[in-house]
Amino acid sequence: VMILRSRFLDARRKRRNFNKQATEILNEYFYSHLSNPYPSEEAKEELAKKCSITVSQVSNWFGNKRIRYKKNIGKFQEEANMYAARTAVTATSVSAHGSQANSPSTP
Amino acid sequence: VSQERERGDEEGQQAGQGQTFDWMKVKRNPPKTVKVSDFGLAGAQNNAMRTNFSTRQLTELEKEFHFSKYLTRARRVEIAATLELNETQVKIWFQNRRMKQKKREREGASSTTRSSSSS
DNA sequence: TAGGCCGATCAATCATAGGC
DNA sequence: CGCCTATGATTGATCGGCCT
Repeated sequence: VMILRSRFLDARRKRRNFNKQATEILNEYFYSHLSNPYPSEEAKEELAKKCSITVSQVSNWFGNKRIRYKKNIGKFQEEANMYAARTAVTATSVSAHGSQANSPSTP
Repeated sequence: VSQERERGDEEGQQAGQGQTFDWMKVKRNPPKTVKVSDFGLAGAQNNAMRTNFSTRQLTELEKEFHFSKYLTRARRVEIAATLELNETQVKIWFQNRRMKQKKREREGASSTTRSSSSS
């Protein structure tokens, strides 16, 4: 398919990578909530403000991150350990049943 | 507000470090775009992948959307037939289109609040 | 009970940025 | 400079919840 990708419209896709600090903040949230990396609307707004990006961009970032993370967990293990060490906030919002046995993860 | 419920079975597994949480196991059902197989028949609904709408279809849909943000049953049938799409696809397209517009409004609206530049 | 809509998300893909 | 991977954005379609 030649794909008339005449998506000139996609010119908007002139994306720009986020600042290193923004990525740092996003990753910190992601890995500190790895058990449930689904920030609430309020959390997204807060992250957006801290990162100086829009809420949609925060949503996109988490969407991409979640999908890519589970697609290849091993590839992120290193990164995961790095952030896990920096922040150890086991945020468990919705935990009804008990069984949240954290593993020491520090052999 | 968390959602995503795992209908799975399995019990929780803790693989030491890289724990596997439910969200990592979430799998979506493959699309059902009822693709009448070449042969006919028989309940062969095959798979269905993400349909790629042609420029013509998108143009028509946009035109219709501009005319009315919501579809009536009649119009949906009409459009689906004209564009050779399923009613469901037309319905979903409108739904996504409405969300898209809402999103765009939300971002372009507050542009007035420039304000303070903290720098 | 069945169908439509919303809001969020998924999942695949596009197109570019960045590293070598 | 081309090639390849990382990454932000787009979008058809799914999921669960709510409403009629």
